[in-house]
Amino acid sequence: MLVHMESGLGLRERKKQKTHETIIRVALELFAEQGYERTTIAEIAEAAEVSPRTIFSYFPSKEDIVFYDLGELHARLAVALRERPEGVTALDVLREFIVVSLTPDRTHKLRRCIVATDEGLQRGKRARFAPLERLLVEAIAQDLQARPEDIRPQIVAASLIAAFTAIHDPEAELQPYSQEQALAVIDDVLSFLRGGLEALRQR
Amino acid sequence: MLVHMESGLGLRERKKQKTHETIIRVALELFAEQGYERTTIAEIAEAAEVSPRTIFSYFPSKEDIVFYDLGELHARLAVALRERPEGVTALDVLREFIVVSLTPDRTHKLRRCIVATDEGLQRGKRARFAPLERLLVEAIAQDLQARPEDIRPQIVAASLIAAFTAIHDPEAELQPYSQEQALAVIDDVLSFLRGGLEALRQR
DNA sequence: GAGCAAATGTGCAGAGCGTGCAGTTATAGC
DNA sequence: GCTATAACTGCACGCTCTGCACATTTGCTC
Repeated sequence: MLVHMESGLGLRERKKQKTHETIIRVALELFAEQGYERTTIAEIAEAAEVSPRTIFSYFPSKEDIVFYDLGELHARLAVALRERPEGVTALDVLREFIVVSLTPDRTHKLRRCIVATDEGLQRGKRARFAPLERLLVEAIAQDLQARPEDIRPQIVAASLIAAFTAIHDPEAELQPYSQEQALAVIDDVLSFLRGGLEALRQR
Repeated sequence: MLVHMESGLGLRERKKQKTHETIIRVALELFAEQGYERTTIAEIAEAAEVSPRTIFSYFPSKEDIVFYDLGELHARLAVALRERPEGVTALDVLREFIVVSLTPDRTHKLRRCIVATDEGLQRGKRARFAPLERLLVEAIAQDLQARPEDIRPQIVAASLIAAFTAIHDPEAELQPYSQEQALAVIDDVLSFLRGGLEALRQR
């Protein structure tokens, strides 16, 4: 048959993508409607018209349905950090990343509501930021030419993640930060970090 | 019968405490021997000479056996922060707390090894620090007289937790920080934070 | 000490997540 | 069409965790 669709993908691939999206869509809807815990894999499977077993061939776990795109985010950040030109710091890269990530998105809003109502998911989210933080630590360590026992990369990365989290995850969810506010926050944090680093340099 | 033991506790209480300790002890030993995931509740129950069902009346979940003392830590930190005298900052309190927590302890070492070998437990640990971080955020917000939208408490707390974690959880586990090194790290972080806060103040 | 109330331990049944495996169905390429 | 391969499915199972009813133990009073 060879590839003859405008999409450049065969039927098999397209079906797969569609199923993937369907599972995410119906799952998020169900989670939002009746709560994450109270929604079973069986229900999602039925709504998505696949077998329960199939869900687990698309997602390693129920939580992974909710955080379906974090893997990709991680990959993109890794690339952006790895390929940043000479002179561009990890902080610069992250700032740009945050700006881009502020684009509002219906699915992401839905997810935010879901996560906000479930303790376990909040844990999960936190845990899933750890790899991102590790990327940052590494990149910042390069920027600072830090030795392994140097604590600076870790506290800088932690501050950045905290700011990122605060922007995306204000306690009182429903009124997220505006783009402007978020940028102001980011720049505050960057000033803070520069001030802190400067203070350490002068010791 | 009234209380007539030197311990000030009746038989029932003492038995309970003993069972509690036994479960923790045998569980940690089994986890260390054969891995967390590969150890079942049934095995722990057998080794502790109780029924599997009883384990869950002592601990809400398998993970809670590993982190059996974090609840108490949280409570102690909450009290220390709440009752700190005028003029003593949250940072001071935490510094003292970290110093105390550096006391080496066989059980804690064992746990560190267990957690180091299990992905899920590392997530769990991270998640369980969130409440502590929240306590800190609140206390620091007081110290700084921060308004709700002020980001500073969150980044300061995140830095502190990062430092605390780094001290207790160096990537290459087995050679933990010495007391001196740890204190040096803490004081670096405190300098860093003061420098960062100063930088923000001057804007 | 006998006896009663409350706390504690236990067994059982079951829900739910997640996995391994084998069999069926659908697709791709010829 | 035909075959190799990928995807889907059903089934059995192990494990964590819960609810519930029942048995056992303990604390206390008389």
